[in-house]
Amino acid sequence: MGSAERKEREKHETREMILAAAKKLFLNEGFEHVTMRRIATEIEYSPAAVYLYFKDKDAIYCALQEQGFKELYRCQSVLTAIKRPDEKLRACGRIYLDFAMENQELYDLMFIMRAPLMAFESPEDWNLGRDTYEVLQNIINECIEQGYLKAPNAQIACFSLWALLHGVVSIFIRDRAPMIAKEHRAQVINGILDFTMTEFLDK
Amino acid sequence: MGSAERKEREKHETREMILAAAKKLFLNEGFEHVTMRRIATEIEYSPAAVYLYFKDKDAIYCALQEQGFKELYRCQSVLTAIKRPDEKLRACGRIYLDFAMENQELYDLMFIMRAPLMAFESPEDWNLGRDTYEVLQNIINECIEQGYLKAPNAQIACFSLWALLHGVVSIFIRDRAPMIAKEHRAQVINGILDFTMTEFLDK
Amino acid sequence: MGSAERKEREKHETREMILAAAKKLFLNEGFEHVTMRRIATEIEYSPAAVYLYFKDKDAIYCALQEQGFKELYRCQSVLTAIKRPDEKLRACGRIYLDFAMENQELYDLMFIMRAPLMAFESPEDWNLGRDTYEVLQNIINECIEQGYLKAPNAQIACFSLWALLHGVVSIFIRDRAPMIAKEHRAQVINGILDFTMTEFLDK
Amino acid sequence: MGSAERKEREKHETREMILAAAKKLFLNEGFEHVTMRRIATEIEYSPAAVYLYFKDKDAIYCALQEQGFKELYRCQSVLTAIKRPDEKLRACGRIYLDFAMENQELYDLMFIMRAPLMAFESPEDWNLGRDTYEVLQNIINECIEQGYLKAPNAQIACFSLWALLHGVVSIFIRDRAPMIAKEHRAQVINGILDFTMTEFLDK
DNA sequence: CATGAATGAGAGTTCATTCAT
DNA sequence: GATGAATGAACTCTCATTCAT
Repeated sequence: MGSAERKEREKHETREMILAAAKKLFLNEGFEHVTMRRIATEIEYSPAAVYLYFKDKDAIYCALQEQGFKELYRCQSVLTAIKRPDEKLRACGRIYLDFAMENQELYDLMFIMRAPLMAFESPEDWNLGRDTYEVLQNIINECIEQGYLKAPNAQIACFSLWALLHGVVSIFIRDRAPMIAKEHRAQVINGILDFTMTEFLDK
Repeated sequence: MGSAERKEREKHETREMILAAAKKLFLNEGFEHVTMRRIATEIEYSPAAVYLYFKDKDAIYCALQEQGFKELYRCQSVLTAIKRPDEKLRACGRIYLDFAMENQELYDLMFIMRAPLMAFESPEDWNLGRDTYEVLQNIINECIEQGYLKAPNAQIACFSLWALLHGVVSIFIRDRAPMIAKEHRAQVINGILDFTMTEFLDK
Repeated sequence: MGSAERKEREKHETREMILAAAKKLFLNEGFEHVTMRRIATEIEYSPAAVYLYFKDKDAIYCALQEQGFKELYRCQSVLTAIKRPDEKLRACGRIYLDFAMENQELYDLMFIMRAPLMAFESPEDWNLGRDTYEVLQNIINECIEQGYLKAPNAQIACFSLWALLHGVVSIFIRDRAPMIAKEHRAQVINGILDFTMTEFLDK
Repeated sequence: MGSAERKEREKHETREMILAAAKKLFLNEGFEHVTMRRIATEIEYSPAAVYLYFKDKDAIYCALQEQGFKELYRCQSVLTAIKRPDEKLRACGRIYLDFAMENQELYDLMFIMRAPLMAFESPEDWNLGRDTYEVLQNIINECIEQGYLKAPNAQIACFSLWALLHGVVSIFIRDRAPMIAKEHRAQVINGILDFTMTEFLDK
């Protein structure tokens, strides 16, 4: 019977619907202003129904976060094809910026939104995040080893670069750059990437 | 009438008291735990009294935001005493980082939080923010003019630097750096400032 | 100004209204089936208003319990006028039975209802209850000392008597004696008191 | 048809499983924590399945109540082996106390709880309860007839004794004796049984 | 017979806000 | 100007129960 299969699929689809609705609402109004009721209403279910798919509000948040980290990690996977560490570094920045600007809801959730503490409590929960961070760290290490980057401390260099990338996108996502019109954003981001790479990379 | 004046002054003082109380509570207990009632209790007024001085909760947010920008601008004023642009730039970064880490909830309100935003609706409201930004822009310009910094585009350079500073502090404020223990934060921040200045400034 | 006084009085009256409503509902439906909403509706207030007078549901329960113990203790105060311990003992039983049957709501709350744990957690909270219990214990002690009662253990004797009294009234209050018509209850209670005193007291 | 019979038997068995699960949960986790869902989970059925065997939650309560009375009656059956009425009376008390303390939630359901009560609406439903009560009444009658007990009214004597037994256990079950540590309960109960029998029985 | 999915009703509680005084 | 009292609207979450399959 394909019946069981179909049910399985439907169940999965409902879960996805909930996540999509939550994602949308979280972005528009922030985690704490989104209510379970509104998520339910959004998908035309009763509030209680949501609890059949997620233990509580935090669980929805966590699921979305996981989704986000997996997606980001997936985007980073193309980097393995690049050989030169300096090119790799630039591509890594590019990917990060693109991911953030194209998935603003998810990015906000992953890196900006005040999280339910639980989400970061256990170190295991951070594994996904760590993986994506290590991609950058490894590239930085390679750059240093192969003389593309002079830095007394690889970790500081890595954190600085991440901070810069995060700073750019979070300023835009949270609308703190009214001096830059929306239509110029892409251009500015390109400029920053160029400038940064020039400054950071030697030769 | 001196009486009218006195009343005016008293009114102003009460406003300031409310703001001071709100700021203190935000810092000590975090944003979501501050209610109108707690603000009122803090200053030993009734909740209703607060509404005589502020239209609603958002109005308090906005006033604090304004205060934050003024305070940051005030901090930046010591920069005029520094002559060499490169030293000025480093000091400017230092000031920004310190301000953010010492007034985390205020910084959050100014640059991260989504909540009120009303303050950003009219361009005039942005003047304060612009002023503080221009301090950085002017220093960057000086650096370029005097050869301390090579950058094809002064605005891009400025935005990049701001992004880096903002990135660092907002990662900490929103607790996205579990790999760095709280007691090492200051150290890391110093490292980043050193590294950044070395990379960005030529000679 | 009598205004402040009047307000004080009104506030007190509202508290009493809430307690009265809660008492009535608790009896009819049991603690766990009574909702704050229903209490509020009963007195034609909003649910939130109840919280201005009582911290939470448990606080209402505790206040009623306190009320009950105070009232019972007050009823017992007439016993001091009686000299002979055997007469005192009988009177004490009488008072207990009457109190229970005339204040069934309160009695239920004090001795039967599943209590919010908190109500009995701290030993201080039990002081009131202990006081009323000691009245019986003291009388029993006197009876033994003066030869009206032979019992190897005064505490066991006291607990037994209390158990009997409590047993009788709680069977009635929780309607477990369908074999005894309501109109015969008083009579049966009298019979039990007589019988018990005869059996327990020597000579 | 043997098939119909088998089905009947299976249906009965499932009913019993549900009751057993419910009883176990009541005892282990207390009344208010038992939900239809938990009962269903316990027997590895779906919540909906339970409704095929019981109209609603109350029906389960009632069935358990019935079971409780049957079980108590069964416990009392050993009494027929005892000849001397005074020994019989003491044994009857012992059995009652033990049953109550070993099946506290069941006893609660039978004699204290307000919840279902449906079971007491029709007089027929009381037959079971009456049977267990009559066991005690008959023993009391024998005691009186054979001179072990002097009582002007056998019914009053019986009710008094029941009240005492019920009083003791219900004080413990509903936690109203904080002056007696849990580990002393058994001892106190023994003391009460001794004391009571000494006082009530002549010779 | 049994279930997965869903829901309506409602629980206790909190908060920004108002208004008569 | 200030307040005590009050409220409406929400909040998250739970539970007994139902119904299409």
